[in-house]
Amino acid sequence: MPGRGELLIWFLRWSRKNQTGKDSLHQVPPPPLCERGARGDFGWGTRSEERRVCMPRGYDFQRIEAKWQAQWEAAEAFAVREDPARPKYYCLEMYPYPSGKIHMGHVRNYTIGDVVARYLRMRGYNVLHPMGWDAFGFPAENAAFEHGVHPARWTLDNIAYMKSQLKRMGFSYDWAREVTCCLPDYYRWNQWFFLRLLERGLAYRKQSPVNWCDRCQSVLSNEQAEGGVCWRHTETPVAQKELSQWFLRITAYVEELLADGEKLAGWPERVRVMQRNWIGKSVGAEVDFALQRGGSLRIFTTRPDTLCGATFMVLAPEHPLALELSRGTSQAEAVAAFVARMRQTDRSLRTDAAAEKDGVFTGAQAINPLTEEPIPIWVANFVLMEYGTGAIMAVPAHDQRDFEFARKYGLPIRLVIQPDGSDSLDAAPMEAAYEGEGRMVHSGRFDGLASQAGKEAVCDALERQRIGQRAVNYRIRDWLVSRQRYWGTPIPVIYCDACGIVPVPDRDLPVILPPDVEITMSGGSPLARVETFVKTACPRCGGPARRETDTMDTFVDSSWYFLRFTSARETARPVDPAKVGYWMPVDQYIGGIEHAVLHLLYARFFTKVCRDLGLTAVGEPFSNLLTQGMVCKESSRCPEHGYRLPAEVDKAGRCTTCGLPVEVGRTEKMSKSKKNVVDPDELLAEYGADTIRLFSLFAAPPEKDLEWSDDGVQGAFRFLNRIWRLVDERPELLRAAEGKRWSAGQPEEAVRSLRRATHQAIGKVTRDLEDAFHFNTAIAALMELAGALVRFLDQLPPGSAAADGPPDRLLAFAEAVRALVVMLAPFAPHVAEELWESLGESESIFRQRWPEADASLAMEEALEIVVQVNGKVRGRLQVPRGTPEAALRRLALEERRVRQWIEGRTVHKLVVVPDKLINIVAGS
RNA sequence: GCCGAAGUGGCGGAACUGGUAGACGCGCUACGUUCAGGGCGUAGUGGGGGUAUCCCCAUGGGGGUUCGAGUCCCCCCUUCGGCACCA
Repeated sequence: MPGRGELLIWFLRWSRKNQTGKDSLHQVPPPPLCERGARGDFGWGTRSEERRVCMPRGYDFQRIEAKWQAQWEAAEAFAVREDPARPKYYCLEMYPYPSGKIHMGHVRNYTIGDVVARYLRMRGYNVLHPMGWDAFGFPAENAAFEHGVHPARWTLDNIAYMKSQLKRMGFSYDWAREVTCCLPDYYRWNQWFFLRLLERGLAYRKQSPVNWCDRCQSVLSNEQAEGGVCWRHTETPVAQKELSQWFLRITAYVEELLADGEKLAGWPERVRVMQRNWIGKSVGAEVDFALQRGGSLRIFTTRPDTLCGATFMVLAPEHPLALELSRGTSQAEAVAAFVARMRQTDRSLRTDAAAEKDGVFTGAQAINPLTEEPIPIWVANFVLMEYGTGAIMAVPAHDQRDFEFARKYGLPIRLVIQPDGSDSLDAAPMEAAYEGEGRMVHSGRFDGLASQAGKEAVCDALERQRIGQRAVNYRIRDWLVSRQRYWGTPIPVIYCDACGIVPVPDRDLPVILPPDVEITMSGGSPLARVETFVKTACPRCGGPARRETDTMDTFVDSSWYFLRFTSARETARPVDPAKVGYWMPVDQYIGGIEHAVLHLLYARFFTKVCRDLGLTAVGEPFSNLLTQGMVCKESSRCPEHGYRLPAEVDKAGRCTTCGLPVEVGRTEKMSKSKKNVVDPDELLAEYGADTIRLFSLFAAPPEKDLEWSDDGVQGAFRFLNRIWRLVDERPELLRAAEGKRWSAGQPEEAVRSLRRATHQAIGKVTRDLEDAFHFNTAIAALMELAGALVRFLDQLPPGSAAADGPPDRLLAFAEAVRALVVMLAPFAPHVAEELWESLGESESIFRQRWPEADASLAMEEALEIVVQVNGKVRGRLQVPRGTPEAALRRLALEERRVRQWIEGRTVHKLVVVPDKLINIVAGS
C-alpha cells in the first residue's frame, strides 16, 4: 500500500499533468492587510511622548497571535497521550467538509469546542481535542467537472488552506492526529469494516426501488432523501429507481438504538425525539383476511382492538394483488387505469398528506375474521407499499384516513370503541374518527374490554386460530450505501461469473481509487469506465472478474472517525482497542442540528458494530451532545442587482453599484446565495482571532442562533483593548506587588471591594462553564471584573505614588488582574498568553491552574434589603449580613416611605426572607 | 393537523430552587479630552406622569394559585424547529 505522502505526491503530479487552464482554484491571496491595522494603537494617540517611548505598543493582535500560534506549534502544546493518572476528557467538534474556506458556522462551532478543551485542560484534565477532514464527497467531483481540477487536488488544496485558517483562529488541536478520509490510510479501513459487515450478514446486496438524485447522479439513503428531496439540493426532488444496491443492516440494531437512545441524558431532547420518530416503531399485529375467491390477504395493524370495525380493506397501488383481484370483474379496467395513473404520479406528490384520498373498488371481497362478514377490497393512493404489508384493514370509525375515504365513497362506518366515561358516541353523525382508546363495543365476545386488554385478547385469538400474530413494524429502512460516484471509498467486492460475489481478501486492501478518471456527471459510476480498475482476477478462482464500481456513502467515513482519532496512525488495524478504551466515549460532541438523524444515527450504529467486533467497549459514542445554533445575519437586496454583500451596501443603505436604496431583509442563516455572509479572513485581518472568538461566544448562548453584528464585534474588540490597557498601563503597580505580603488587619473598603469582585467573578465564571456552557454570561462576568478594576484604579493616587502605597492595594490589584487574565484564556487565548507573559510569567498560561473562589471574600458584607408593602417595593434597608429578624421587622416598619404606605392600615402579616426582603401585608 | 422549543427595553441578551425585572454588550444622548476624524473617559438611557420627595404602567394576550409570578397552573395568540397519509 502506498504511504500517505507518496499518494499525495502521486495525486498532485497527476493533476499537474492533467491540468487545463487555471493551475489551481486556490490561488487564494494572503489575507488583506486592513488599512485600519492594529486599532489598539489609537488608544495611545493622545498620550504623552514619554509614554509613547517607554511603553510597548498597544494591543497589536497580529503580532501577538502570530507569536503564540508559533510557540504553541513549536512546543506541541496540545499533543496528548494516554495517561491513566489523569482524568481524560474527549472534546470533539464535527469535522468539516473541505469546501474551500471555513465559514462563520465553523468558526462558532470550533470556538465553542476550543473553549471547552482549553478550560478543561486548565482544570487538570487530559484533553483529547482532534481535527480532521470529511474529505470524500460530491462537490470535489463537481469542481473536477466544472473546472478540470482533479478531486484530489481540489480537496487537498482546500484542506491546506482551511487548516491554515483554523490555525489562525488559535484552535488547540492535536494536529498529529489529523485524519483525512480521502487518503487510503483512512479509507482502507472503511473497506475493512465493509468486509466484516459482509461476513456477519450486515452488508448485503438487494434489488429494490431506491432514491435517485439527478443532480448527484447517484442513489441516496432514505435519511438523505427525507421529505422526498435530496439533502444537498433541497430543491431537487428524488426519483424512484429500481436498482440492485448495497445496504448495511442498521435494522439489526434498531431495538438497541431505540432503547439506548432514550438513555442519552446528555443529548438534547429534540435530537432524541427526532431519532425516535425516524426509527418509527409501531407495535401491533399481522392478520390474514380470507379472500372470498380463496387465498388470503395479509395486513398490519396497530389496533387489533378495532378489528370488528374493519368494514373494508385497502391495497397500495403497487400491491401484487391489486390488478390480480380485479381481473375478470367489471372493475378490471377501472383498477388498471387507476394503478397506471398512480405509477405516473410523482411519489412525493402522491404521498403528500394534503392530497385528497383517491381510490377504486377492486370488485373483490374479503372476510372479516371476527365478524365473518364480507367486506370490499379497494385500491387507494394513501396506502404505501413500503410500509407493513402494503395493505390495510380500514376502520373508518377509528382512523381518520379511513374515515375520510369511507365518507367519500359511501362505505359503512362501524363504531367499535366507546371513549371512556361515555357510551353516547354514535357512528352516523361523526365528523371525525375517534382515534383514542376506550371500551370495546359491537365486538361480540370482546365487548367490554378496554383497548389495551382488547388488543391482547384479539391477538391471542388470532394466534390460536393461526390467522395472525403479534408484529412490530419500523419506519427506518436499511442504510443504502452504494453511490454512483468517483470520489469515495471503493466497495471492496469483485464479481466473478463463476463464483458470484467475492469479497476482496483483507491482504489486498486497500482497493485504491485510480487517479486517472473522467468525470462526466452522467452515465453512471465514473469508475465503471476505468478499465484497468474494473478488470481484475477473481480472488477465489483466478478467472476474469469485474470490480464493483460504486463507492461508499461518505457517511461511512464519519461513522467511525471519532474512534480513529484515538489512534490515528495505527497501520495494522482500524484502531488500537487499548487507546480507544482510554479515550472513548467522546465526552462532549459539538455540531449542527442538521445531523440529528443522518450522521448521529449512523455513528451510533457503527459504534455498536465496532463494539461487537471487539474494537471498543462502549455502545454509545457521544455522552454529551451540544447542537449549536446557526450564525445569522440580515440580508440586503437591491431592486436592480439582487442580493448584495455587506461590502456592496454603503452606510446610507444604498447599493454601491447603482445607488438605489437596498431592501433590508429578515435575519436568516448566513448563506452564499443570500449574500449575507461575513468572511472569517477579513475579520481575522481587521480584529484578530481573539475578538472573533469572544464575540461569537458573547453574542448568544451556544445552542441558540447567533445574529452577527459588526457593532457587537467592535464591542468585543474594545473589551480586549480595555483589558490590555488595564494590565499595560500600570506596570509599576504589578511590579511593586511582587514579594509583598497581606497586612494583618482589616483592609480598607476599596481593597475589600475589589477582592469581593474578583472572587465573585471567579465563582460566576466557573459555575457558568461547569454547569452548562453559559459562555455569554461568563464573559459578562469578566467584563464586570474589568469594570471593578477600572474603578479601583481611579481611586488610587496617580503615577508612582500608588506603588509606594499600602501593600494590600498592590496585592488586591495583582490578584484581580491575574484572575482576569487566567479566566480570559479559554476565550481569548493569544492575548491572555501575552498578558500573562507581561506579568512576568515564563510558563504558558494553559499550564496554570484555574483559580478557586474564596467564598468568604466573595460574600457581600452590607446588604440591601427590599421592603415591600403588599408586594410592591416601597423602601430599601442597608443592613449588615445576618441582621436578626426582629431587628429587620422593626427597621422595616420604621422606614420613612413604608410608614406612609401603612399609615391608617392594619398590618396583617410580615413575610421576612432573611438577607433578601420583607413584605408587609397591610389591609385598608 | 400532531409533537417540541421559544416570546423580556431601540437591538443581542441576563435573572439561582417563586423574592429588587432589564446583568453584560450594542445603539443612542450629554459632557470631558490642547477635541479634524476616530479613539478613550464620565454620566444618563423600559414607557408614561410630576418642580420635586415620588407615583402609575410594564416580561405576547387573558384568567388563576401565592404575602409575592418573567419563573408555577389553565386558556388563547404569534414565531421558529421537527414530523406529516407509517395503518
